[in-house]
Amino acid sequence: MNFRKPKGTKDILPKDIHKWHYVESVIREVTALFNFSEVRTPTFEYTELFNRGVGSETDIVGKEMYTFLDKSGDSITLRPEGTAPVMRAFLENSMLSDSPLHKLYYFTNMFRYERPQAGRYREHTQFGGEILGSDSFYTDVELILLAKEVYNRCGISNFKVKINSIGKPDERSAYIAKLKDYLKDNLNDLSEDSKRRFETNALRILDSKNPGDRSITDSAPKILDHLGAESKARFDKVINELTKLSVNIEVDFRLVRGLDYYTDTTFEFVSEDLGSQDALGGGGRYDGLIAQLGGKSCPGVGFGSGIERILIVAEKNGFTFGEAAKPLVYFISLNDAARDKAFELIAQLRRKNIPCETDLLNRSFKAQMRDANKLGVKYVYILGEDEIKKGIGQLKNMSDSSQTEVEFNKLAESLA
RNA sequence: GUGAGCGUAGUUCAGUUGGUUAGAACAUCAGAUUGUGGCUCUGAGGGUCGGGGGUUCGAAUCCCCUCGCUCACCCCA
Repeated sequence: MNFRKPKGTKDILPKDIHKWHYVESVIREVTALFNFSEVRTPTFEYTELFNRGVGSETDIVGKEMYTFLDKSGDSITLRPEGTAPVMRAFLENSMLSDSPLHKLYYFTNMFRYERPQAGRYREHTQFGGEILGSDSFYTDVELILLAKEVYNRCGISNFKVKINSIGKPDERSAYIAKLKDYLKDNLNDLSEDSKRRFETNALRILDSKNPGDRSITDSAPKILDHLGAESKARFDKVINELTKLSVNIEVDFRLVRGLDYYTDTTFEFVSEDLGSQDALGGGGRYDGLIAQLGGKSCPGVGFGSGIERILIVAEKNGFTFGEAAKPLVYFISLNDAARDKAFELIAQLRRKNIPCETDLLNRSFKAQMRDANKLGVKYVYILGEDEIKKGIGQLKNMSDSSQTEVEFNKLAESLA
């Protein structure tokens, strides 16, 4: 065993691929129901896009990006997240001049250099949605409903939506000042990580998992009490609407999220069936991002959701993802002439969309039967010396073992 | 980047206080008299015991180093 896959990557093998197909088809179905259009952007972008769009102080940009110089010396980065590339495409293609509102989704792989653990990979897959052009609170709600519908159709109902508002930038910086003022007195009792965060990003101290940090922040000032009237009213509308629609929400003052571009609403879908990385997906508003990337001011909201994590939770729930595709008929040939005829008949059936298989290893009758049984085909069509002579094959039903003679040219209709 | 746990056939695991050719189950393949699957029975193939070094007459077993995997921190999907 000389070659190994790179750390944090995975092979998706044939026995599991139907699960991926299933989830992907659910996503295509649900996004169509919500009238979202797919956008596909390059696997890599110029590094500067993420520095500017995601924020150079974030962990994603600061230490998790796959960045390299290409042969011309340009700095290239494998996309670590979905929103910045979509915004870039949105601006570069002047989409706003086609229409004042865009509802976009993506389904693609992401790359982050991290230590792998349960539900966390260096290459993972996300689907995400973005609504651009409207600051209506209904857009926040619509995205949450979109994700919820996808989860539900994948057999996942045991999750909750943590939700919070981090307000407008000026409200947030005023709040951070108050928070730091409160934490100043407890600075020595905070964890090392949080002491560092106190300088770099004090808001992040709120979502520390350290029990000591949490007991200190339990009684810290809450951002929801420091929002302006407009932000507060907006947040209340989102909460009311979600409650009215029976979404299982939980207001969580600790939910600040790690990306710099968020404003107002932030949310996260969490499941107890995941390990320590308990988020199925997350997102929020980013009303300032487009302007920050050089466009004219345009409101936006988006979320991303991990496909691998959907799969983990769905499987823990015993969800079956439908059935793996399998052939309807297995052709068994007992000599070379039969084999030749089988190939001809198979070609005809496949043209009529009937999935067929046959033995390609020149195996014995018994071995071919075993193979057919293992594949789980419904029928076996047996061709031997007599059958070739008469133009009639033996069609055997594998579930009840009944067997009837079917002429070569009647085979397609008896399988229909 | 930090910490902990674990590495024996394809898979899940046994392997006695260090002692001969390292085992089982499942999986794979092949047989069980004429051209018929599942169940059963029989047999076969498959292992640098993660790798390297050391201790010893002798190491899967003890020691050191190293690599890999897993989980957790960090962070996030």
